[in-house]
Formats: sequence, C-alpha cells, structure tokens
Amino acid sequence: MALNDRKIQILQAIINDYIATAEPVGSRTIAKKYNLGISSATIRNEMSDLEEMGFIIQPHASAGRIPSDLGYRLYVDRLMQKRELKEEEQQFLQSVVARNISQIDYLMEETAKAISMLTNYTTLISEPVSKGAKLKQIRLLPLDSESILLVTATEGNYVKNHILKVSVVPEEEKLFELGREINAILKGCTINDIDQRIVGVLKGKLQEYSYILPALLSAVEQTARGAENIQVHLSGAKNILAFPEFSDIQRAKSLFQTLEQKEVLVTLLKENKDDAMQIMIGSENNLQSMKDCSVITTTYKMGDGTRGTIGILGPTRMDYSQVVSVLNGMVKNIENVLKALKEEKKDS
Amino acid sequence: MALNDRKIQILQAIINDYIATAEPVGSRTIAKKYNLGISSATIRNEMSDLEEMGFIIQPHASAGRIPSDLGYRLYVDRLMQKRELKEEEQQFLQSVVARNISQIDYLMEETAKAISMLTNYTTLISEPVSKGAKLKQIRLLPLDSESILLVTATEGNYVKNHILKVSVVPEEEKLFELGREINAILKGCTINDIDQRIVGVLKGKLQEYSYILPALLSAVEQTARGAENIQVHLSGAKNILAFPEFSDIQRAKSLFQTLEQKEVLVTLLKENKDDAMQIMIGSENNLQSMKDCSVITTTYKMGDGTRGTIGILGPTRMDYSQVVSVLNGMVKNIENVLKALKEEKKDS
DNA sequence: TGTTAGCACTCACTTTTATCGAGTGCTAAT
DNA sequence: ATTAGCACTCGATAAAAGTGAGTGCTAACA
Repeated sequence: MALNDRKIQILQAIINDYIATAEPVGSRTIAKKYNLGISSATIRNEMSDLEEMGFIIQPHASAGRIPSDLGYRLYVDRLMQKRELKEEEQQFLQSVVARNISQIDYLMEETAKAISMLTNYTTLISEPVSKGAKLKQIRLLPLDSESILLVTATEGNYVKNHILKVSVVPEEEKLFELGREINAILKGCTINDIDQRIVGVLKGKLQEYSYILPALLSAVEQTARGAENIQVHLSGAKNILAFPEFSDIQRAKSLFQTLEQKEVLVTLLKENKDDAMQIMIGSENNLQSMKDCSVITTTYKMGDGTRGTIGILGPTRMDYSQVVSVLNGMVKNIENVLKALKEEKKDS
Repeated sequence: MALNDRKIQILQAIINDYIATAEPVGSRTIAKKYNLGISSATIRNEMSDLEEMGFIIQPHASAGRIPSDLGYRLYVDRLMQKRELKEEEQQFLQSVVARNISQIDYLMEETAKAISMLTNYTTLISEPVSKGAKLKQIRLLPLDSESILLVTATEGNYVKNHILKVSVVPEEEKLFELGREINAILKGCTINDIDQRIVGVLKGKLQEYSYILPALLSAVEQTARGAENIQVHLSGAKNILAFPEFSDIQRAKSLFQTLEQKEVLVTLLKENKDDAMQIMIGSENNLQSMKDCSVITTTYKMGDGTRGTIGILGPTRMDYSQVVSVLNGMVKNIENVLKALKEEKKDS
C-alpha cells in the first residue's frame, strides 16, 4: 500500500487537529474543516489504510483516530514545517541569556524558566561538564573576624565559594600569601591527585592554621566533584497538570516522580550524543511513566568548547514545530551573546 | 455550654482519626476505636454540642464530622502532644546541616529537601537577609586567557562569583593589585553609594581595562541586590498531589500556581515576626487557593545574628505534632552545628 | 438527670439500566 | 475510484434504583 499524497494530507490533518484539540479526529471533521475535495467516506477508506500502516490508532471502535508514535515520527521527519520565532519571543530569550551569561548556573536556571514560560512545556537543562576536572584557582580572602572566604575554581570555569570559620583570621597580606601558596600546590591537580604527601605539604605551609585543613580539603573536594557531576535544572514541571492527558492524578504523580530522579533526567539528556536536534517520541524513551511524552533535545556550546543539553518535555501531542523553533532560537541566542561579548572585547 | 473533659476527648479522637484517614469520623467509629466507655448515642449528643460550638463540621447531613479550623486551633493550642524525633531522623537532619553549613544557599536548598522528605509535606525556606547591604570584599582572580573571576561579598557573608570575559588578562600580580584597589574604593559602599565620582575613580584605576567597568558594576549591583532580595527555596511541592484533598486536579493546579509566586511565599514566611513557632491554620492565611492548607513556620538564626524562616505547608489535616518536632529539631541542629564549629576553632 | 437502645430518616455513593450520538465499516449505486 | 446510505459499535451521559454509614429524636432505664 502506497503512502500517496492524499494519505499524507489526511495524516497531516489528523495530527494538526489532534495537537490542537486532544480529541480523536473523525472522518467527517476532516471533510468539513480541511477542504480536501473528497467525501468523508473516501477519507474513511484512507484512514483505514493509514491505520493498517500503523500511522494512526483508533482508541476504541466508535471513536475517531489519533496519531501513533509512528505517525508523529513521520510528521516530525517529513511533514513538519519550520516556524520562525516572533520578534518579541526572540527578544525575550535574548534578554534572559544576556542578563545571565556570566554565571553558568543562573543562566541555566533562568533559561529553563524562560523556555517553560514560552512553550508551556517542561524544560530540562544540563550544565556543561568537565571530566576529571583539574583545579585551577584556589584563593583565600578575609571576610570578617571569624570567617575566611575560600574560592575554588576548576577547569571549565566551575567556581564555588566556601566560608571557613576560624578563631583568628590572619592579617590580609598573610592570608593572600597563604592562598597563593596553597594555590601553587594544588593547581593542576585533580581530586585524585591529592595524596598524603600533598596533604603533608599543605599542613606545613598552613602552620598554626592547619586546623582548617579538613574543611579546606572537603571544600576543594566538593568543588571538584561538583564540576564532575552533571547539574540538571528542571523547570515548569507543573505545566504538565494543564494537559488533558494528565488529568488523571495518578499519571501526573508518577510522571512527577520520574522527573524527580536526577539520574533519569541525565540519562534522558545524554541520549543526545551528536549536536543535532533530536526528537524522542512516546515510547522511544523507555520509561513507562513517560510513554505519552516526547522529549526534544539539542546541545549548546559555551565558548570554551564544553557543551550542555537543553530538553523540552511535553505530551506526544506537543507542538513540535514551536518547540523546535524555540530551541533553535535559544541555542542561536547563546552563541550570539557569546560572540557579542568577544566583539565587545575587541572593540574596546 | 461547657467544654468538659469528655468533649475534649471526643474532639481529640475526631482529629486524630481524621488526620490519619482523611474520612469524616462518625460516632460509632469513635465508640469502637477509642474506648471512652460511653455509647455511640452519647457520643452523638456530645458531637452535636461540639458542632454547635464550632469545633467540628458535618460536610453533609448523613456524614460523620470533620474538624473545623477552630477545632484544629484548639488542638494545636491545648491538646497536641509534643513528640520527640527518632534518633535516625535526628541524625539525618544533622548530617544534612553539617554537610552544607558553609554555603548558605546549598544549606537552604538541602534543608528544604530533607524536611520535605521527612515529612512528606512541602517546605519553604527564606534565606537570611541584610538590608542595604554594604560591600565587604571585591577581588579579581585570573581564570584563563580570556576570563577573570570577580568575587564579591557583602556584609552578612553573601558571596557571589561573576566571570568577566576580556581580550587580555593582566598578569597575575597586576590583577591582584587591580582587585585590591577596586576593593579599597568600593569596600563599605552600598549599591546606592556608587555615584559618578566613584565610577570615575574606578575608571582611572582600571586604565586600559576600563572596558570591563560596565560588566563589573553590573556584577557588583547584582550581588548587592541579591543580598537584599529574600531568596526563597521551595521543595516537595509535588507531595501535595498525594493528599486526597487535592485529588481534584483543578485545586492542585491552583495551589501550584500560588506556590510559584515568590512574593506570596515571602509574605507567608514573613507572617512570622517573633522567633516562636507559629501555626497558621486553614483560612487564617488569606489565600483562597490555600484555605485547606496549614503553614507552620519558625525562625532560625545564623551565627552572625541574621535570621531566616522555615515553613512547612500541608493540608489542614496535617500531622501538626510531627511537623513541630521536625522544625524544632532542624532549628536546634543548625544552632548545634554552628556551636560545634566554634568549639572546633577553640580546640585547635 | 445523664445514658442508652431503638428506629425512622437523610443523603452521598454505587450499580444498573436506558438513551444518545459520534464515528466506523460495508454495500451498492454512480 | 468515489460516494451516499445504513446498520452497527461503544463510550459517554443521564436517569433510576439500591446501599449503607451516619444522624437526630424518642422513650426507657439506672
């Protein structure tokens, strides 16, 4: 049986209608709403074929048809039309990125929020990761009479602060000097490189302050581990409640539970191995609680070559075209803002 | 009509049963389950009185009774028994606090998570706030060939990092010196103190790097504003779905929407003006979508005198006794860990 | 006078039955 | 190949009937 033009037109009509209404689409509806110049009976015959081919499903005998995962797949691969973002949407995304570009964690958080707001779907973002991150900067700054600020940064510019409580804070110059020495010792190390010998050397350098060593080491370790752990930001999960496919509270709950497991999200995002946009439809992801969901992912590159992944999750009946355009817009934005930052540097 | 002992016993039975089952409690249930030594008919008479007094409500004519807000109020003020945390619960909380005590934002986030996990309710936490925060530390550190790390801290030890992109990073010593000078200029200023004159001075100091000034100022401003803005952490909102009072998806959605508005949360937490534990029952908070919810708040003090608020939100039918003990345990924990930190310093 | 057994009554909830209508598949005519 | 026509299916909605937990009232009892 051939998938001729007319069948495709009908399939497209079914998908469009179902995306818009979430109701099974009948032959008469198509005949009336979409002027294909054929009668409902003819449409019925074609629909029967489409069902046989696996592109649409009849939920029960006297209902209209809904697209199957395979139907959506065809739609996404061959039928879907690219849509451009509206100017104001573009602007909105851009302003969010520009406002947060200097702090990766805020950028992720705010970007996720912005995308959820724009699409009404759920957004997942993973931060760029550096494996076996080497320490790059370790510094001490005085804060107040009992606190020292420890700043640690790893390659990939993952930065973290820790406040160390001490009884006596060394005088400023002395503290800087201490920081510089610690930095010299630890710079370039990964967390695994820090052995007894190095700890010994540190202890020697710290002298009367050696009691802060455990806190210091633990802070350094936390930073290093943090840089290696993939951070995932989730936003707009509550949007799920708005979709009729989750008006059953049990389903909603089980999806929420799934989304709470960070590892699951990471796995989901990791599916995207190349840089292209990737669309996972329905049970293409292997999670029971997400069999009625689709996830669209794409990667973005920060200036330094590290890459993260953005994913948008919605019902299989999601507006693929919109989501794709928002994701494209977002990635372009991040790149643009980074480029603009570079220009700025050159200009001045 | 007097609220004699027997009435109180019956009220207590109703509340206990309703908290456990979420089903209206009938006279026969009480007669059978709680051995009060009186018949269901007598209980019926007493219940009729309790209803007249406003402590219980009959949802409809042929149903049992449920506690009214007033009933819960009486329970909370006079009947509720203090419960001690189990050893393992105590330990769990303590480990969370100990692990995160050095970073206020993580502490809040993780504490919120821990409490939600322990209670199965929703947790809100606001961070300590400093009004008109003065800048305390501004430093520059080299990160890589195109990035400078700007560390800013305000009074109250609110610390933030920003990465500034530049075309040429000054040599390390030079950069420190720059940082030191900027610090000298800005130290002690609030964000409002930074006027044209100061900007001019900064510009002079920065010389060929003056193009980073906008980014630097914006970063400083962000930090200062951040210190002034109340940060609120919300955790375990999805727990709400588990309660039968929110099995109606509309209600759940509207509560979720309310919880998404940060200002609402802040207002809620701000209700707690003194340091004592405060219990807001049902419509005592004036939010329509939360009229079936209670919020229990308490404040915690960080070492430096700043204070934040922890709130637990659940259905009015929540386990007040458990929540109170968890909150007490948590506050005690934070204090203990802080004290332990101080001891540690002295010992060494 | 307080307590209790007994009983009629109420009303949400469940089950059953009936009705409706959107949508299909098949057949026969065009 | 297309389509009008029609019998048929079956979920959804509505109406009717039945069930039972729980009440309030009354009258008897200690």
